[in-house]
Order: sequence, then C-alpha cells, then structure tokens
Amino acid sequence: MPRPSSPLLSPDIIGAAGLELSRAGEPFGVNAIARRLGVRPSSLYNHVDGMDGIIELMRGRLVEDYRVRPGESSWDDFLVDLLRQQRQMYADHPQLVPLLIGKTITHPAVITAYDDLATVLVDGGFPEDEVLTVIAIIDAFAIGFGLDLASPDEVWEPGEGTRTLGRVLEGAERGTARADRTFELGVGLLVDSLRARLSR
Amino acid sequence: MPRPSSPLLSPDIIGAAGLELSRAGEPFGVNAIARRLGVRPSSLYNHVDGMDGIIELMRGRLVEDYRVRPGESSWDDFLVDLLRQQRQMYADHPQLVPLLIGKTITHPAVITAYDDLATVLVDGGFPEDEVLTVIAIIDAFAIGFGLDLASPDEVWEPGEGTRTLGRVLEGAERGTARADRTFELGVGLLVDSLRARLSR
DNA sequence: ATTCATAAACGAATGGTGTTCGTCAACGAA
DNA sequence: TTCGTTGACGAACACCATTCGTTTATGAAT
Repeated sequence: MPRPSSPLLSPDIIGAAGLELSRAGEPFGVNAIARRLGVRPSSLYNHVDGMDGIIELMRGRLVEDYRVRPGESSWDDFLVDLLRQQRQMYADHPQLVPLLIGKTITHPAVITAYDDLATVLVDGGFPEDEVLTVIAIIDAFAIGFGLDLASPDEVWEPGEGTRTLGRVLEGAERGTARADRTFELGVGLLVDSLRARLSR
Repeated sequence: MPRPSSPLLSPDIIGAAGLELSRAGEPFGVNAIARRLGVRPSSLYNHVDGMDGIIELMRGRLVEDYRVRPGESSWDDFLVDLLRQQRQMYADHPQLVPLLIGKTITHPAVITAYDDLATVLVDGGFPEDEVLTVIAIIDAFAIGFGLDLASPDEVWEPGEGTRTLGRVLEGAERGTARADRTFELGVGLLVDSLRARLSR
C-alpha cells in the first residue's frame, strides 16, 4: 500500500495509541503501536522521530489528560485535587515513570502546570524560597502513592514464622482499598503538616 | 570453551553484575550482563532462568546491600535511618522501580525486613490495624524521594513568561542539594505527623 | 491538463535482544 | 575406568528499533 488517500497516522494518533497500550499494561514499543494501528512499524517514522519522540508525545498527552486547573478553591483543596489526579496518572502508567522523571522538563504544557501550582502556593502564603521544595514533595508523594496503587493486590506474601507482619496482615484490606486507605492517611498527614507550617 | 576448571558464573555473580550495570545507568539485560562477565549470553541460562530470574536475584542482593537492622534506637530514629537507606536504593536504581513494585513480595529476606519494620512500629505503640498503612506510606515516601533524587540536575527548564516558576527558580539550589533539602523537609513532616498521631 | 515535488505508505535489510537447544569437554563419584 | 552431570559454547529463532529505497496518491505550479 503506497500513500493512502487519507492519512492513517499522525503524531497525535501515535501518542494516543502508545498511552492506551501503556494503560493496558502492555509493552508500548514502536512495533506494538504499529500493530495496534494496523500499520507497518516503519510507517511511524514518517510522523515521529523514533521511540524518544513517541515518549515525548505521550508525555504531552498525559499532562493534558490528567491536568487540574486552579479555580476558586483554597490552596489546600487545590493541592488535594492535584495529588489525587497525579497519583492516578502514575498508577495508570507505572512503566512510564522512569522515562518521565529521567529528563529535564521543557514541555510548555507541563511547565504551565507547575507554574500554576507555584502560583497557588505563593498566593497561599508560602515563602518563595520554600515553594520549590514543597512542589518537589508533592511530586514525590504523587509518584510514591501512584506506584503503591499500581502494586499487585497482594503486596506481601509472607511464609510462616514472621513475628508481626503475618499477624497485622490477617484480615487487613487488600488491593485498591488498601492503597486508598494509605493514600488518604498520607494526604492527611501532608496537608495538615503544610497547614501547620504555614500558620507558624 | 567447554566446561572450565573453576566455574565462571554463579547466580550471585550474575545478580551482582546486573546491579552494577543498573547502578551505572546502563541497560542490564542478559546480553549486557554476559558481555560484562566475558561470557556468552546463553551460558547464563545454566545458572538462572531467564531475565525474570535475574531480576529476582537482583532484588535479593539489593535488600542485603541497603538493609537497615533495628537496634537500640527508638522507632522514629529507626524510621529515619530506613527512609534514608531506601531512598538511596531507589535513587541508585530508578530503572528497577517498576519491576520491583510490580510483583508480590515473597523473597524471605525482604519479608524479614518488612517484619522488622512492623515489629518496630508495634513496639513503638502504633495500633496493629494501622501498621500496614504506615508501612505503605513509608514505602511510598522512599520511592518518591528516591526517584526525585534520581532526577536530572535541572528538573525544570521554563521558557519565558511564567508567572511564578521562573522567579522561584532563580538562585534556587540544583541537583543533589535541592533533592536533599526536599527530602529533609519531607521526612521532618512525616515523622512529626506520625509522632503527633501516636501521642494523641 | 500535464508536470512534478512532496507525503505517506510499504518491504527489505541491519544490528540489537531474550531464549532454546544441541554439542563438547572437564569434573567427580561409582 | 567408566559415566552421568556440569557448564561452557555456537547456531538458530523470534522479536525489536531503525534506516533506506521503492511506490504511488496528492496537490500546487505550469
């Protein structure tokens, strides 16, 4: 098949396909994306410069999909919304995490998202020389709890003879319920601490 | 070369080689490990069942290398030690993170490490039905801050026209200094919150 | 209308990866 | 001394990312 009447591919289509595969937990390489789009791998190279370019496209779409825009709400409500959304993002795409954090952020949409957060924090009263630190803490939180949510239903499977772990594991929640409880407590601790720090 | 007088390989040697490659930020596949050990890839299969087995070996060695044993110290000092060590572990091996969290933990040494932590928390006074949640929070923290430490020196590179981000970025710390400041504040917040929660 | 550069698909080929299997020599116990 | 086991190798297979030449439809300029 030579050039088709209407194009089968575009950077957007390719990025979306990659994200869908990633969300499904399947490998999202060039070949897998091509297969899913009913096209030969080499065809992708007419629209995208290799795997790196595809990852860049996926990053862009990801931010759009999970973005939280600041509204009327207070800084702490915004923060909780943001944490929830970011956590879900990392949980939906755990395989992407090392690729996302490995490179300096220059993508305009991503920069804008961080700029929004910085603005909310400054408006909320945080000293300017602390804002960056707080942002990084929020990121770390979202990544950590996101990957926790992505863990298997059964995180620990101890054999016999543990002193404590086996006991506290009995009857404890599993899967999403466990991860959600963890997240809620964690968010509570974080936001309370930040509030306390602010009014000091 | 047929069977050599003294074996060139062992599961331990293979796992260690994989970890060294991972720590150096290089790919740690079967072929790369074989190259580094001066051996053909197929030889590894006499000692290990494939890539999955190698990852399992790496997990085991990793725990040994970064393990913190509980001592005389109070629960909160132990916790800080543990967090520091785990954070360093994830920072040294960011590529391993999705592989490590993706599977149920059965490895005896790892279970023992979690059992130690659970025991310390129970002895410290945490209610048994909260111990698991606290453990998961600690994990999330370590992973999040570990990956933060593994980020590039320059995390954000905003163009012109940000409202706040560019400003707070001016003169701010970079690299390890920035990550360390983030971690110290984060740990402070977490441990303080846990102490407060305990004495309530 | 014809021409023609461009766009966008394909197939073939290259070099990398993980894995399996047959081969062969050294080892160590019977 | 024999002989099964061990642990290396090379060959082969399937998959992956990437490059390049080929082909043909498109659309603008003549």
